Amino acid sequence: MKRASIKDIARIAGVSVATVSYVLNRKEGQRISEDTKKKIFEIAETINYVPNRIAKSLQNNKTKLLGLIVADISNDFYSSIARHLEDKALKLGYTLIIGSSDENLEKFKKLIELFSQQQVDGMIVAPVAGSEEILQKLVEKNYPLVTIDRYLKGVNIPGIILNNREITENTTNYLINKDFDQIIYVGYDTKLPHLLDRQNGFESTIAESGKMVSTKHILVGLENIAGEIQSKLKDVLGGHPANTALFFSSNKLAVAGLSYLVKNNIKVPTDVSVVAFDEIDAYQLFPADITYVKQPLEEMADEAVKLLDMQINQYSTLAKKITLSAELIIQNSTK
Amino acid sequence: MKRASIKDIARIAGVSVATVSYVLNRKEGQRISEDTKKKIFEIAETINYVPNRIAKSLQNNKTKLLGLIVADISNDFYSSIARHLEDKALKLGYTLIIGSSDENLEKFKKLIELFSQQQVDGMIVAPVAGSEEILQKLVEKNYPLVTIDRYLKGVNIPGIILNNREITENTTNYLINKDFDQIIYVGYDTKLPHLLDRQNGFESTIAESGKMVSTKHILVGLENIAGEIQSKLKDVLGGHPANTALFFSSNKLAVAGLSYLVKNNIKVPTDVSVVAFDEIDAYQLFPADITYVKQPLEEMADEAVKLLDMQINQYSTLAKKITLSAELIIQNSTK
DNA sequence: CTGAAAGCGCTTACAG
DNA sequence: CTGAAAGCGCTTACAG
Repeated sequence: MKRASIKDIARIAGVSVATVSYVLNRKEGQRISEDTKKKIFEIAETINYVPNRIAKSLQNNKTKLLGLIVADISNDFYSSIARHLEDKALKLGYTLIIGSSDENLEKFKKLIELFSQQQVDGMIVAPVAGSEEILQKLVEKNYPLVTIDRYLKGVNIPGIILNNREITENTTNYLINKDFDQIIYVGYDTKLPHLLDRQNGFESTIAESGKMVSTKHILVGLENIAGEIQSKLKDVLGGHPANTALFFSSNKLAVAGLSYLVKNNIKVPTDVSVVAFDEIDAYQLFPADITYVKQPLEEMADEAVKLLDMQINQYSTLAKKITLSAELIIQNSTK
Repeated sequence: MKRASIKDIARIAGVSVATVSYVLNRKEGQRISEDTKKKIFEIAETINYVPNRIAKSLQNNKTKLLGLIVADISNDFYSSIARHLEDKALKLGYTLIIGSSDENLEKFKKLIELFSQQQVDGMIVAPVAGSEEILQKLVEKNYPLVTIDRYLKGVNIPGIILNNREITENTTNYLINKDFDQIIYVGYDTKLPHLLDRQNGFESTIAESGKMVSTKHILVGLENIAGEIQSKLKDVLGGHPANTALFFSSNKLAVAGLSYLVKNNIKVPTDVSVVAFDEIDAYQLFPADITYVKQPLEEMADEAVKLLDMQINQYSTLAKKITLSAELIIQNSTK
């Protein structure tokens, strides 16, 4: 498995390694005879030469590697955005190296450390709770970094942010206007600001509406989403209360909740109305067409890679934040 | 963003870089005074030293990077296996670099080239149609390589293979024993051997059974899975033929087909029976509990990484193939 | 038009 | 117990 090197080409061609390097990199500065060029390209071809990017990286301090840390790559939302990131990155010549944090600060730190050792040119991360300090340190060292999906309080890190609060307000207003007697917000028991924005958007909109609507919260941990949601929905929907709407604030929550509904033969929107976050394949298998909040995944990926690339190439050194807008796709899952 | 190097530590500590290197790598061969050791560790800590793996890689020709090429990382099946691969790889100190081929040979080749330049220690690939030659070449160069999900004919490449034929036979027999009047196999119009194994397993089992059962095939391309399946299911199920079973040979096909059923109010298993491939979240949102073929994802990932690691460390140089067994999980989607 | 040489940040036999 | 030096595969200013 000994790979051909520039040295081998030089030896066979009877020229110096410098010359080979110039030819292979198509540098225009130094003009090299067409004969030599042709010979070098031919030899490279026949001995199957593949440049060693590691050596180049050591030289110019660029690996063309981008680190991506998400909570879990097997989560639909993250694998979808990873796919878009992959495409956008590739266009700029980067490849993606991935890691899943499982919302665990230690794992998150380990991945940062690992990627840092691998000399990635920059990182795109969905930061976990408590990662303020470690990320702040990176930013202070001018390490190219962009957050996605989430953001952190008290630190200034470049990132792509969804208008969580606004879209939740819009969605809540949409529900309020339908005069439900009861609206139930299904969320996480969490400290992550972007999720609290969703929750606050819901609460403040209800409060400000002045409408007489009863609200409840179902907040679950990460351990046993399906189990918790099912038992809590059972409590809440047990007496088949008329005119209730459920607001699922993430796709995972929606899958757990909708699964409960369908398996217990609770009809949407006849028995209960539903809105959910994110666009996932699974919704297609549900009897009703779910009204959902659509995040602009492709745009998020595009902006994230651009923002990172700008930092890497120092077009900009600002800790810029870009806010993108989600869209409420109205279908037939509410009365 | 200038990172601290071993040289900086050496300068501050007043020792040579060699000494620093020995200490940081905890080499036992050369005994170094506890004082020096302590000093070096302290300095490394305070100046926030992170070893440059690139430099190390150039030296020992190992990057601890593994390339993963799948058809599409946003596909549930691949993102799930990617997650398991990530975990298994991490345990052996590897990180994963990912790419999606979109079943496109040119993209596949480009990814192989890219990963090769990045000097990955090995690759785990779901090979696309027509990639025999390029993979064979890699194997001949003793490039550590493992195929997953699929395999190729006429070449000898180490890989993890599912017992596609056998599990399809079992599943078909399960359906045959239920005395359906009609069984419809929903598959791809493809040349990929593992998918043809599924199809052949279905056909030969029907033929050998001697039962009077009418069979049909719905074979779709990759362009417009949902559209094709829906229009073909409409043809086939239009007259509400009694006693029909559908066999979806992949999760994507199942999602498209089940979506059609649920949206058109065709009841499972009352109106039509269903079995499907793979275990995905989406099935939870379908009114019936789908009977499905469960692939041993974790085991597949485990074996793939092990097999690759063995090649990388030359414990073995054989083009080994490992066949794993899927399991038919019987639920209530068939009569 | 082409080559000798230094250097990127490490490791490691060898010498002392 | 510690250091000088060569080398991994490239790039690039400099010299000729």
